[in-house]
Amino acid sequence: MPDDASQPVITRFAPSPTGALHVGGARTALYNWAFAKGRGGPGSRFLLRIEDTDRARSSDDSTRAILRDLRWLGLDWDEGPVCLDDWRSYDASFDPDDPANTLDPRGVGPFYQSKRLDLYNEQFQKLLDAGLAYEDEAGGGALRFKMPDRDITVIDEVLGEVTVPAGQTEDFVIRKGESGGLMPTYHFAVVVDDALMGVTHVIRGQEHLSNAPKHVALYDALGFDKPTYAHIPLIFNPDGSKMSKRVKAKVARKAAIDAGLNDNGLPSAGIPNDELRAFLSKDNDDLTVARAIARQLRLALPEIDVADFRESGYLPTALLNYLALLGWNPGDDIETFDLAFLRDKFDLDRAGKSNAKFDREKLFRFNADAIAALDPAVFRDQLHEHFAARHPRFLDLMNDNAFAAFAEAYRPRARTLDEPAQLGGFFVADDGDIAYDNLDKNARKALTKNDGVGVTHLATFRDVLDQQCDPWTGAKAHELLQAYCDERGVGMGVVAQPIRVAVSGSTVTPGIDQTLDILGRDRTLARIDNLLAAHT
RNA sequence: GACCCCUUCGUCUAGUCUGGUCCAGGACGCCAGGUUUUCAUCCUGGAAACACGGGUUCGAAUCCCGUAGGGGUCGCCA
Repeated sequence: MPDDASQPVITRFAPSPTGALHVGGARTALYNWAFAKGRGGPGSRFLLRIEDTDRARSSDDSTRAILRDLRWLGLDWDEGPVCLDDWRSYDASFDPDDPANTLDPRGVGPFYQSKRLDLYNEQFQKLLDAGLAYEDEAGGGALRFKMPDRDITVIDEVLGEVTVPAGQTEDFVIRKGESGGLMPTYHFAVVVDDALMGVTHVIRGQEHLSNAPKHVALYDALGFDKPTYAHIPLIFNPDGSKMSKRVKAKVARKAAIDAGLNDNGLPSAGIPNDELRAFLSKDNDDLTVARAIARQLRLALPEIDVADFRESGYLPTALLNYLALLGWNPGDDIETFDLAFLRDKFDLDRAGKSNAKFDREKLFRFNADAIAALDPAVFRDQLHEHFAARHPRFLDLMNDNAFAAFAEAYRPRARTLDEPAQLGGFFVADDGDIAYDNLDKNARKALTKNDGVGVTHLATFRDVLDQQCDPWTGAKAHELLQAYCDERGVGMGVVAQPIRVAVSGSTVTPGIDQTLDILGRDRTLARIDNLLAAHT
């Protein structure tokens, strides 16, 4: 924490562009963002640095995806690759190599480590001159740092002082051979960059705690001021396993084996049999294969990366809200909040120390609440965008009014932007595809109880709808239903439930008025006729 | 294996620094009831935890020691 609120706080998020932005990384970025924005005085900044010293595994695609996902979440940064307004702008046309795509008001860039070699060389030379680094016997230009023979204490804002005994940390590589030349290793580059960029607080995952003594020793050897550290707990799956891409592979593999998907490959997805076999026999965790299997089996892979959650229909505000609570809380019973609240309240002294398990059910609740709280028009537009990408059939079959009614029907019911597609699949089914011969218990009961009076009413009410519901609106249909039931002294459910069964094949639908509104006259009557025909 | 970190309901956590107000509070989930023409929403209620063992103290979830369990690091990955 800054000693007084007028001190600038400079934090950073420094991902390696070797894959997508993971939820754990997103939370780290979030805390760093909030701490700099909320706790720092004038001159504070949150910066983004791309740690691409692993030339073989780094890619521009990953860089773009990480920037895109950070922006989708609503995080912005003061220095680094340019921070664009619209997350969608980080597409293939975005060139990380273009100097114009840089945000560097203080002139502390570049923000890609692969472009900072001169800076590192200067520091290597300092160590060499001081006799604190030496070349490896194996040669090739690799350099090792000579660990000092003393206890090293890391001052950590959440864990306290952590001391590692002398001799416990071995000399380590600070310059490595890479395709295309020599590169600093992570340990060296992170120290040099944080120092040169003036980073005051390093908030990062606890997996780095054991590395911190190396970094502290480097700061001392290089003569730089050390930052304040804050190592935050890790996030795991509910079963305690790591939240890695491996779990996606695991789920896909199991499903494929259960489905007997092993002899034909997945030619339609361009996956030859030997690749499928290799994947199934755990030779690799190739995500391309995992995704192909998921598509083939219509299987949902577990969400791990921020992009996964976006594609599954989570709102950024809900994801962020949930993530913020994994390892931090405001100290009162407030659990629902936005970025501005987090920025104002976040502090390191309320950060937790123990690892957390990612609870899908709780995230569902945050997301469902966030969706329900959305303005109807906003939700409709978001659902429209999601469906355009994932479920275009709904847009093909529904006009704007029907889609708006559909969105409003599911706004209080959906936990994700994707769920209306499952829950409301019957709206876009072919009329003939509603399976009346395979009804669940409740649906059967609605048709058969009291000697099938429900079906009798349905037959009668069908004609009422046909003759009197003009123009066709859900409200009008509902009014007619109400009058019909009142006249005969029967409960609404007696007639409404058979209608639900007729139009959807189940008793679970939005309100009758909304349902008939969305479905429209022709399809409603056709489905009722189909049920009547099937039931006699 | 060595070193380091952690340990409150199934899960996320408040409370621990400044021992008594805690027979431990909130949230998700679960169970029961109510509202609703179904579902969802919403409302009410309920079950559910201080890892274990010693010690200090009039008094310990809170302080000390030990044990157990979990996690991390020990890469020319980051």
